[in-house]
Amino acid sequence: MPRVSKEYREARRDEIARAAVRVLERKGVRETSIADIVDESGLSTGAIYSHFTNKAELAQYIVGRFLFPRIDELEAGGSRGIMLTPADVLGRMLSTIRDTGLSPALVVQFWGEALGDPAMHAQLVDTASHLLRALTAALTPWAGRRAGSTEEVAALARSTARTVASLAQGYIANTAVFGPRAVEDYVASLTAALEP
Amino acid sequence: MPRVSKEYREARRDEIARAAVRVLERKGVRETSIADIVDESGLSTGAIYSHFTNKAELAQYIVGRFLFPRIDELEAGGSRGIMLTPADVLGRMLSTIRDTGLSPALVVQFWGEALGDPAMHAQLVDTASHLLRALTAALTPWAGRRAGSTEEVAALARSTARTVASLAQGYIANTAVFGPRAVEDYVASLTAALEP
DNA sequence: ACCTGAACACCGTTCAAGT
DNA sequence: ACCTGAACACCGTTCAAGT
Repeated sequence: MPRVSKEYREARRDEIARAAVRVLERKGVRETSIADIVDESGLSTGAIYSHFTNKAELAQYIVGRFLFPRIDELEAGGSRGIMLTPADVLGRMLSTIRDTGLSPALVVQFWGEALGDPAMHAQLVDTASHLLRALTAALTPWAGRRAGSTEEVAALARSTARTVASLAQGYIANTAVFGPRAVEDYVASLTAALEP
Repeated sequence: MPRVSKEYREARRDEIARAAVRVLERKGVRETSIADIVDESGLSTGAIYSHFTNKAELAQYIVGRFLFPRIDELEAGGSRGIMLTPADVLGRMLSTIRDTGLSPALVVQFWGEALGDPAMHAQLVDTASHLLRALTAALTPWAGRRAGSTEEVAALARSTARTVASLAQGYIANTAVFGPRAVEDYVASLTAALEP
């Protein structure tokens, strides 16, 4: 039975997560120790471990907390039948990720951590599936104009969703390594590079 | 003055690197300790540290050793004036990376590690610039048919090279998270998604 | 229930001593 | 010069004790 309210507990977790992000952006995932987060948050080691079972769960919480509410906004467009091209959906997805406030470098570091840890990997696949469903929904009106039967529309929307996810991941990984690039430049260059 | 030949030293570094890759593919970057590499290689801690200053330099050596010789093959095509489309160059680049034998998951983990460590980050930018130059050279014949002046050709080749690099990074990050996908599927879906 | 901080196990790196 | 392996510093996690 919780002695404090759910809201207090959630606020505490957020407080720790926000302190963690501040240090993570400054020092990177590998160089950030629990001691750093202890210093930044003003709490103790035990306090952090009473809210998160380990560092991986904290990382997972950060990604989920910042990303999930925004994924749903993406999905909403498609379900209202508004026609968005894959380029539109890509643009929205990249704005969504930018709005989390997490730098591309930090996002790529989280991918790396998650891929090296079985428990985190499962959580990543979960988040990714959620995202893929949202993209598929957003692309369904567009797919409806390209394909005939309901099955074809669904298949086209699903495979295009994966491609849009790839493009977003490519943009993030690329800007993390090579530095910033305007989204419009990226999309324009993509179109020019792939026309026959 | 080296007591052993350069070849012996290089062979020793390769032996350590190959043992390291075996463990890394099995356990991931984060879960792999120097002790694991010691066990796998049959050498001692000190022996490894007499060939690499630290874990980051070992990781850097692995990427460089597996990737560099193959980047040059990529570049060679363009300098012979053979016309390759961006899709062709992307296909070749992805085969090149597949031929290194490193799994997409391990590549993404290396990006994450490099992005969190200043010394490794510098090395990553170096490798990436090398790669970008090779892609630019390979794309110059194609750019020659699209643009007029020499400057325009150079600018188009350079910006398209960055885009092709993004597409390759997107493919790698995407297959690392969601599982394998045929390169032809990816390219076909890209083209369909981006045509007006 | 939540929190404190000392204690523990483990890991990357160093270094005196050997060949 | 290359190698050995014990020693050291540091970090994630646990846990007995406090409120």
